[in-house]
Amino acid sequence: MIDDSTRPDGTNGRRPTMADVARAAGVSRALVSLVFRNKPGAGEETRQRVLQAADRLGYQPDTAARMLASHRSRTLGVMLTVHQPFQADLVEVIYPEAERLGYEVLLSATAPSRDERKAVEALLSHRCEALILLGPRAEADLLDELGRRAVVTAINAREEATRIDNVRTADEAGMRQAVDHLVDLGHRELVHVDGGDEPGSAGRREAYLRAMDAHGLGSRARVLPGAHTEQAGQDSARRLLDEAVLPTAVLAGNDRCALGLLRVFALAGVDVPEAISIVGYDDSHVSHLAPVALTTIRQDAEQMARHAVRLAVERLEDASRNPQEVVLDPRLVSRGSTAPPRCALKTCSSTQRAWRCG
Amino acid sequence: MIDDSTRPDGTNGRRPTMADVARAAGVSRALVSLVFRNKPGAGEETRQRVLQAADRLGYQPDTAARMLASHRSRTLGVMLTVHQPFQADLVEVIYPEAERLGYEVLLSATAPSRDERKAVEALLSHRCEALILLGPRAEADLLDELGRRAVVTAINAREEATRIDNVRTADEAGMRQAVDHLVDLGHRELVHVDGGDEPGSAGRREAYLRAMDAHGLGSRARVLPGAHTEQAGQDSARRLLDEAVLPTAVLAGNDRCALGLLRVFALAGVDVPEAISIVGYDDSHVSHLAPVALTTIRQDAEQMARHAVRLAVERLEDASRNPQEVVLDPRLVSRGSTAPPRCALKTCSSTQRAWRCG
DNA sequence: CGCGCCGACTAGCGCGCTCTAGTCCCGAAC
DNA sequence: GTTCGGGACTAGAGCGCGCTAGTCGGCGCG
Repeated sequence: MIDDSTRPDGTNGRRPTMADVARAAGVSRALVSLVFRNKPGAGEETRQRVLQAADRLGYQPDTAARMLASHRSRTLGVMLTVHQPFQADLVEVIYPEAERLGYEVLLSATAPSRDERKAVEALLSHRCEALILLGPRAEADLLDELGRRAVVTAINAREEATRIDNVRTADEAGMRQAVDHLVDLGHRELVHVDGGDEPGSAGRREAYLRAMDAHGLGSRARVLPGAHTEQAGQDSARRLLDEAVLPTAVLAGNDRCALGLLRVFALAGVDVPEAISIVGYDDSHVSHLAPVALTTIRQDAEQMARHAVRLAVERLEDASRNPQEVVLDPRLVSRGSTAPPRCALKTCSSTQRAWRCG
Repeated sequence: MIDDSTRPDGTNGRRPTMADVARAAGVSRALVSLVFRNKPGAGEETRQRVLQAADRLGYQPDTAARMLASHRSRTLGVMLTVHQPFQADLVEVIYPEAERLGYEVLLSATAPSRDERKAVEALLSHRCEALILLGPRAEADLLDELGRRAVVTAINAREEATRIDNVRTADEAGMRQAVDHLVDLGHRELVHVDGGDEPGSAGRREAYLRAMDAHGLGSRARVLPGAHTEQAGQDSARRLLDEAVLPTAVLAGNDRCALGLLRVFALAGVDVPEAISIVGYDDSHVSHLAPVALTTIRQDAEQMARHAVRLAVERLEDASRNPQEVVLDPRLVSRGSTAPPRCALKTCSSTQRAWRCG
């Protein structure tokens, strides 16, 4: 493909191979292999000669051939959704962590035209030894089946399978903290915009209901169907605005959803947090972007990613280890989008006001 | 790694190979190969038998071995930055487009701990035939050198190299449209927060200066050093707020930067667009998130991604084709963040007001 | 001196596939 | 009947490596 037809080293435009390096350094292929794998058995002087020759030729080991011959790829496959900022946070930690343990990372994204199955098959056909799935939506039995074919770790899976490792945040605790925080501030009308069938949202939804119950607010609990997107947040906010009475606080399914809520309320002139409090979930990068800094439940991306890589590698290197679960504690990060409730004057009739502010 | 030691098909826990399928179907390996490559030369009945056997065994061709033997990987390597939403938009188009042309896609992300060289080497060692670089920051000579080793296409490169294909938006035209739009609205004090050394920002900066000149506003042109992040936008906004007089409009280096500006102005009670107009760049997904819908310069992600894949594949399949450049026209999308200038009452002294509103 | 040992190095097989150069058989053409 | 052609299928080399089982030479030791 490139026109280097006359090279002094005999690699006629070909990508140089170990044999070329061996010839140039005056040693055998096996020696070159040793040197490149950093294995003992090569003299220091020879080692240097090999490395220099390789450098001169621009030699680079061929991953495909290496995988084929070694029966190991030392590669972790990561399935992600390109548009989820929280997952981007995770990826940024997975790379160095994998490298530290001597593993490569291959990314495979899901997209509207590319479902999870496709993304996963791509990783497997590239001989990834372990898969790390970020927020997989697949059902438990599918995950289990996958778990039979490879070492699999899921971060925040929608459903928890038993044959794979799971890393997740204790959503019950997180939601509980959020509800406690708002109730402590004096809120009573707390609506939850859930994440539909997205990973984690079922747990958060139930935790919300339980937390409301625990505060004796079970009958006032209300869940609006949503999703983990800005659009869902905007839609929910519009629905709320269409109603006669606004709740005093909204718990969003994730930060992106919270941002959508925030935006529509801002446009409608509903002040956050004066008129309505909003809590997000994730503490992803976007949570700093809101016009009002977002109060949110922080999931520790760094810890989650670290654990996921560790679990995968451990299971790779000790086949007898069973899948396990790591549950991390979330933490409420109180920023500017929550405050004690006040009457939403414009939208409250006086009787309602009496009732609500009573 | 999995305990299927007693399988009836003889693949003792091993991943099944072509030989296993061949044995099960009672044909030769070569035949199985033909069938899986959809090549003529196999009878319809045999073909079905092979496919069934493969299905039964759970056979899946091994990409590594395939690459090794075929000398072709039919794989495009994409280098990206996980945190840039515009790049996520691109990736979502690259996948289906590559698939349509019969190519696979491998993603490799840059991150704080992982520079462009590392990301690219990973792709090359996986035998990617062509690289598509999203917003590479590498300098021209590095890109050219890379262009000698593989077929390379860059989208919005910081510097344009001649040995690689380039796809970019006509930043001159885009910036010109933005400046024209604001000047038409009546603005005279337009500040540009640039993208520092990030891809595309040099062009946008120069285009801004030229456009200001063209309107006879050259002496009022002012560039604030920035970056393509929300943080940079926030910092610049604070700098502007510290000064006695606010400009009437700010052109941000990209949407994320614009979001940062928007946020700080909102917090400071500076109304957008009443007190100050803001224009973004990219029209990425985030541009819909601002409390005020963002006026921005739309880069057509879909077209850019399509062109990039097309160029790469064309050059792969016709080695004589020289690198070329595709420049797409951007389009101003006027939303809510721009309006005719009014006096920023709180921040204008009356004399300044007279001067600025005159 | 002979033996064993160890470090440095090599020969060559095999990983799972592709691909070239075949073989074999059946039917049509002469 | 023979030849030819072509469709269906196979044998076997080789892709670039890793790895096992060696060889070779030097050195310490009895």
